[in-house]
Amino acid sequence: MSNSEPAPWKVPCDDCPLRRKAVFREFSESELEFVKEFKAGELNVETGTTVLLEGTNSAHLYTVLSGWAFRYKTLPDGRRQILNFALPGDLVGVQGSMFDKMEHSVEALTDLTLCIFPREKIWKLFSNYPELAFDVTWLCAREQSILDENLLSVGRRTAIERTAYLLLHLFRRAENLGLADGDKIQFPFFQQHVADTLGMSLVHANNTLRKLSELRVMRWKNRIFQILNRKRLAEIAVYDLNERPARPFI
Amino acid sequence: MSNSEPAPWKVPCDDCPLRRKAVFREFSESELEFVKEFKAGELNVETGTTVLLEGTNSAHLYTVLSGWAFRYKTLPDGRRQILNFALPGDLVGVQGSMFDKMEHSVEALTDLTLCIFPREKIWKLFSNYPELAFDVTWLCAREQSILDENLLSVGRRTAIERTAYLLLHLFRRAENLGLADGDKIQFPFFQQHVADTLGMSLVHANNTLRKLSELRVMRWKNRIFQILNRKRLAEIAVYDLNERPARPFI
DNA sequence: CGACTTGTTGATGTACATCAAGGTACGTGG
DNA sequence: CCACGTACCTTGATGTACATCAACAAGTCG
Repeated sequence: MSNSEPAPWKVPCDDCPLRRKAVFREFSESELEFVKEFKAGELNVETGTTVLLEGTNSAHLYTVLSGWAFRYKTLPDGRRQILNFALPGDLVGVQGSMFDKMEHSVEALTDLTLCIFPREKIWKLFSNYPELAFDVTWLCAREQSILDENLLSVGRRTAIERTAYLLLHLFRRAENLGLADGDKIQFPFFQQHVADTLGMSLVHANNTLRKLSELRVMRWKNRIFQILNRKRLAEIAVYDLNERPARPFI
Repeated sequence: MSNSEPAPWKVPCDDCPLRRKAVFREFSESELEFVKEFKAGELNVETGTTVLLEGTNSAHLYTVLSGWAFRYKTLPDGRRQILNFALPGDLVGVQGSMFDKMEHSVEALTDLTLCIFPREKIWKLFSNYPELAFDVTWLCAREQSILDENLLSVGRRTAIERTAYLLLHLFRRAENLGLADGDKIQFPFFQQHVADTLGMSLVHANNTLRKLSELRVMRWKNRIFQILNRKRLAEIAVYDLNERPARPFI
């Protein structure tokens, strides 16, 4: 199933593509040295690969270097709930390095490059690099606040509100990372993923997306998503556009 | 609104009631010393008080010493989603000490005693007490895994499944803290809270609870909740009773 | 070229929300 | 002690937002 290959070489941290992004904070020299040592290698997986599996115990903690993934849980009869998406700069597998087993799975939405941090070095990070430890905690708190919003959506927003919210949320996250091209972006997921994120059926997700198209607030065709009226989309989503665009990591 | 009074005295950490519980880990002498210094005092609030308010920025981080509270978000038109409950040993306000403003509110379900940790000392905790920093992160990851389950419930479980899940989940958390009396416990919340946690209407929550009573898996009358058939309740909830009962904090 | 994946649409049923009315328990002031 | 208000629970009637089932269309790929 897992079609992973060991990378023939690894990007030196000095040249990490993430460091060039404006949204990430600067590292000190010594932090950079440590991160280099901390990094055990890279993992390249292709679209559809299950990177982490619920119920297993994971040997590593990862940072997404490039590509999209999603975290999800399933019930025994197959019902699936997508919990959140992971974009470049996001940590994946924190739970696995704190608990004895994973309580969710992670699947690649695109070809994915992950930076591998061995879990046994986590302790060294906490004891020697408090700023990095703080960053880990900070990212954990940010994940939590995204989950809070998602729970509010699924529990209390109507179908059209939550769909608008999700699209806007994902667009903004990607936009912050420089992945958008003006008001357009390539979304690597399908309507089924939207349905499974928002707790609704595929058919209903399809109808709701059509409504948003008919309102001329967005277009989504052949994987290209375009925002036509961001303000109106935010109103439909009951979403405050002034909210902090959370600072991502490394 | 906030009917808080400064405590006339504060529990010395050596005698902290939480330390006597079996589920919490042992502190080293030096950790204990630091925690004593870290603690700025206690906050006593009565039932119904809003401890933290969405949109404001909180000066402190709290640990629940005794009582129950809940975290929630609201939409402008008043729809409310309860995100999670806080019991003794849980941290409250971590987000507030990492971001510039709170993204959720917290309300007391009972009279509540909170231990106050000034947010400016957070940094000192990370730089000098890596084990405590690790504990904070651990708690954050645990909160996340509870939210994950909750999102799965609201998104993909049926009304009766999620209701059974919630009751069982809360019973087990309280039981781990020694708050249960055999198969009975006093729940400090109402049907409206169940509805707002599970993303359903009060009327439907009421019907669903009645169904669970009729199935003779539980009783809930006058605030006293009793599990009659835990195994059956877990089956209805699609819940694995063997799951790790998460180790709480201090 | 068929086989497969993704999107689209209509018909039908049901799980849920909303509205409305009452019931029970408990407290408070006269 | 009773009359009254308030908080919480309960039940029925009605409507709707959703799921499920089913079929087909359009694009992609070996």
